Amino acid sequence: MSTIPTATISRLVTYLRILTTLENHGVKNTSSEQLAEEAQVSAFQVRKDLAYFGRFGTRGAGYTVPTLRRELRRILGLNRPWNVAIIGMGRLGQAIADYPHFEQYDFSLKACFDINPKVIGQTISSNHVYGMDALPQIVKEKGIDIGFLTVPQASAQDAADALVAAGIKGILNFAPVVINVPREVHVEPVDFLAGLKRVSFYIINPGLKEELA
Amino acid sequence: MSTIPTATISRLVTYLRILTTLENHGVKNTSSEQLAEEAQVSAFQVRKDLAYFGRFGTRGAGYTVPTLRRELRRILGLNRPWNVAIIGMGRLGQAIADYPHFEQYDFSLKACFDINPKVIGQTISSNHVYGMDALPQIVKEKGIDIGFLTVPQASAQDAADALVAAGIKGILNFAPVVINVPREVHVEPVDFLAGLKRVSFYIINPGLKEELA
DNA sequence: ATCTATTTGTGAAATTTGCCACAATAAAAC
DNA sequence: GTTTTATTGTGGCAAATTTCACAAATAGAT
Repeated sequence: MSTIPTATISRLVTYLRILTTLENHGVKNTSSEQLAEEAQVSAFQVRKDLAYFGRFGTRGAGYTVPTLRRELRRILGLNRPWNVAIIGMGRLGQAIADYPHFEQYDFSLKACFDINPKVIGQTISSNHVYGMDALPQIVKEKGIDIGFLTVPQASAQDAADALVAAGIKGILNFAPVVINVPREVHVEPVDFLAGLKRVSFYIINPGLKEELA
Repeated sequence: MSTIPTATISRLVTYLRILTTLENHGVKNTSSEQLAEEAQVSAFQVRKDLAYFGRFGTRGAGYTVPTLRRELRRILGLNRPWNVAIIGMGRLGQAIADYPHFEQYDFSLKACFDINPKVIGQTISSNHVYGMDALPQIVKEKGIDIGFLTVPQASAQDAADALVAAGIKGILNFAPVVINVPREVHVEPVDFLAGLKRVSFYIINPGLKEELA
């Protein structure tokens, strides 16, 4: 269990989603083959990814959907509630605050923050907007674990510093910039402009996607 | 130049953003060292990434900011206009239609589509909303290259099939599901829920991030 | 014109990641 | 109870990716 590829973690998230869909459709059993097809990876890959964490199947019979789903939720830390806050209540921050599916995933939006005096004190989607100076206290009081960084590029590093100082453990970074944080804080970039530029590259370089089906 | 790692393409996008910021600040010259620091990778990595595409620096002196920026824009295909469409005018699709920075990046929003008869025919952020049956014709007429897939998970595969049939070349997939498309169409996932779940994993497994500074 | 200080570009080594074959084992069939 | 069939779990191998060391080359100083 020395070192687990980050790609494995991404795939586990995909497997979990597939299992949830299967369970919602009343499917009881599955196989590495089926998971592989849905996730568009090889069945070897599925089994290897799972093997990093233990043995979850029965040889000859495959996997039990609810069991494997429960195990994956445990592995990913999704069997507990997470408290999140949004930093930056511009267009994007507001859209995320409106997002209706948080609770279903055991993520609970606990607070919103902004730097603009005109926005501070307002209520957005039934959430009070605090100033950045309130961050340390609110993070502590409400037990906030994860921050959504939705500020403009130019303010992203400052806001990240404030989150770190307030004791946050993870950041979902929507700003199109690489932010610098201590090693114990995990940052996941969510950058659709970067994705768009990668699409551009692969359209003009069609040959660079691996050959053969 | 046989095969280029996908991670290299992601990093090129990052280098380009850094160069743009430097140029906006009037900086004329830079080095692999400086780019590496900003992108949080090694200087070796920067030079190796660039070497896949040619030689852009001067030994002993580093890189000229505007030159390298222009080259990266060319490599990524960003020196030409791209026409995009949004498929699915729910909350997310509307938020993206409102996004003000497209033109600045030479991406031009040309059309919006939805399946809901109540939405079809409306105008959202000065864009007419078409029905999905109009997709093939509008894609052809307006020369749309890239589709933003912002439909619910359950409709994502059908919408992707329609985009492919209409002759689109790339898809930015915001739906939390792996979609299946022919090899010549490139898909980039943009899935913040998946990112959020990865954050969850890394918070409960702090040891799994590489040791030492 | 020569020397020195830099910094790039790149082949090779080291590491990481993915792929595959097959042994292990459980369920089902007979 | 034995055989057959199916499918997992895993050790070893191959491929891809990153790291590194250093030669090549340029600008600037003397």
